[in-house]
Amino acid sequence: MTSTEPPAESAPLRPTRQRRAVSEALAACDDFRSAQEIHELLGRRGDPVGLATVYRTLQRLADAGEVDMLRTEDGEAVYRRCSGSHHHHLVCRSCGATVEVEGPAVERWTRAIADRHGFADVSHTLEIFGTCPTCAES
Amino acid sequence: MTSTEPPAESAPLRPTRQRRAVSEALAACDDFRSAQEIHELLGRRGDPVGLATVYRTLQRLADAGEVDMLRTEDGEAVYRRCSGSHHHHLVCRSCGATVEVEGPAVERWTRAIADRHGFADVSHTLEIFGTCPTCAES
DNA sequence: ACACCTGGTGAGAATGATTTTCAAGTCGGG
DNA sequence: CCCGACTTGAAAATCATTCTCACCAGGTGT
Ligand SMILES: [Mn+2]
Ligand SMILES: [Mn+2]
Ligand SMILES: [Zn+2]
Ligand SMILES: [Zn+2]
Repeated sequence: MTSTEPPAESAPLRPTRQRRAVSEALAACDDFRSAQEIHELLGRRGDPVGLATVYRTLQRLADAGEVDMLRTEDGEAVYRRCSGSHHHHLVCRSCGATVEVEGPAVERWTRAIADRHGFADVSHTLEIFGTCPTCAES
Repeated sequence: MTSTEPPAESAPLRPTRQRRAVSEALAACDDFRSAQEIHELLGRRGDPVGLATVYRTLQRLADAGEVDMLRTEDGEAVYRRCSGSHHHHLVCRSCGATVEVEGPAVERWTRAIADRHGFADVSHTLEIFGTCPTCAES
């Protein structure tokens, strides 16, 4: 090859039973779920998908921006189908209930801070954890 | 025991060579380091400390608020000696260079959001990742 | 200095999440 | 159909972090 490279052709992505299954499982729940949970859930409902495939699919969906991924306080990655626009989450530490929140001011602030220090290719993580009103009444 | 409990006596914490070593190693570098890195570093300079001990010590320091802990984008926990007041970080994804940043407005905002949704016992994580000016000039 | 109790250590095994392997299965265009 | 490119998934491999547990050391009372 000399220079015949199509600008990073993003493979069309085939529609398979597995990918559909993961997407649907995700669409079905409202809060963050780990790859393991999705895998087990699918298995239980007789639509088994290999664990490796669940991980692969979840990651692609995340890269494609179709789902949000965040790490719980103990480092486990969890995914959730979310609205398209950029936002963050208020998550209940005990039941996982999630509220999407937006903060234009915060976005501006992080960008400003990064600029001020000459950092490029910036990204940020911002999550709020707490105990939801339901779980509060012990 | 009936009610003779001194409000959770926090054990005095013994000053051992190991604990000192970890603290010093941490004091010596300016950016975030993982437990593994600290462990290897100490080993290389002939002041070996068991990996398990490094993990234990780092966690205690973090609990005691003496060091900050955050998770890199791929989920690894890294520690750094920091100033006492609450703040966040602007971290270089490639070299680890760190800048401490404060944002009173952000703190207020997260508290307000949590209140609005009735969440209690709230905490938050906020980190900014990017490529520092030095690493930028590839 | 001495015995003793308790916290601290660390080598190695155990966990657990995520990744890699790679042989076998599936898709879709020609 | 037919082939090559994309997918799968069971099992093995990675890797960070935790646990076990026999052994060691700091602090305390004598
Ligand atoms: Mn944001
Ligand atoms: Mn803060
Ligand atoms: Zn809850
Ligand atoms: Zn850098």
